[in-house]
Amino acid sequence: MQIGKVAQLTGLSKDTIRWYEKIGLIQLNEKLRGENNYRIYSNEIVTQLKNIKKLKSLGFTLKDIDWLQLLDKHDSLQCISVAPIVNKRIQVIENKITELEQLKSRLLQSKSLCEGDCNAVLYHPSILSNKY
Amino acid sequence: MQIGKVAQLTGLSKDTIRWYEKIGLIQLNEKLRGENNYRIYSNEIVTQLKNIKKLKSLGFTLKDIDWLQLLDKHDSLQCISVAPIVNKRIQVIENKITELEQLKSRLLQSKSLCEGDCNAVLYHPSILSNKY
DNA sequence: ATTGACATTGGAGTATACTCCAAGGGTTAA
DNA sequence: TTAACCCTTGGAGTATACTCCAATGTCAAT
Repeated sequence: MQIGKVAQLTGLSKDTIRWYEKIGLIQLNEKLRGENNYRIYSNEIVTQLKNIKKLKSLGFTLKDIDWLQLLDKHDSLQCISVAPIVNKRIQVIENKITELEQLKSRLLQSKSLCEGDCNAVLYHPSILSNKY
Repeated sequence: MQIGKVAQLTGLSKDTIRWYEKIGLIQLNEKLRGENNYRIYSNEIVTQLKNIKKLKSLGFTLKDIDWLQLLDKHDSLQCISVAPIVNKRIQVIENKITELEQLKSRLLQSKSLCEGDCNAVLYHPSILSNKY
């Protein structure tokens, strides 16, 4: 599969995909370049990229994600006390979940306040709407 | 309360707090500057800043957060159909929660694979560990 | 009155994560 | 074989969100 197809399947730009390769977030077998020097992608890489995209939207940095990916190929880990680190990560994730639940309730409440005959619109003249 | 105290209470830097004010993410009553021109902060602002910090860690941009804050002061909203927008936001949040749950299971699984006599350590020579 | 710790501003610099060229080559279909 | 569309690289530029600094002012204690 060529990069264009991967971009289409993942919703990431070609540049982003090449960027992730450059910084080592994904690895392509160099031998797997065709005669024409085009990158060749597997379905696994597509899955991986989709996963990276999700994690990004959850507020993880690429560095975090790189770390998290490691746990998936745990055969490459040497065992000397990952457990505490993983526990910390799990704690972070549980906190995120809790906070999202709270945010959701707040949104549901806001919604209920505006329902009925009142279909609210946003009037929002924030500096953030434009450039700063 | 002065900015130093707020920084201490929220874990944000003074620069960050001033930055948020500059871009309009938080508002300080200009009249509330002391004779000395020092900013004066209320407990409400501290709460707001803590909230902003949480939302950031959940992957929301400052622009998103600005938007979300609007729902809290819904009296400033004019009603003409916010509901669909809020629904979309709720959907996004629910997806995030689902994904975090999945991530958590994966971490728990990784952990269980490394438990017992094997206390894993990380050997991780990634480019991402350093600068690129 | 001096010292040290706090605050102010404006502006420059940085980290992260892309994003967009330009210049070139490969592939497919008319 | 020419067009249209794919890919390559390197390097410059951009958006977001800070972060640091210098020059300066304020305040509280010794």
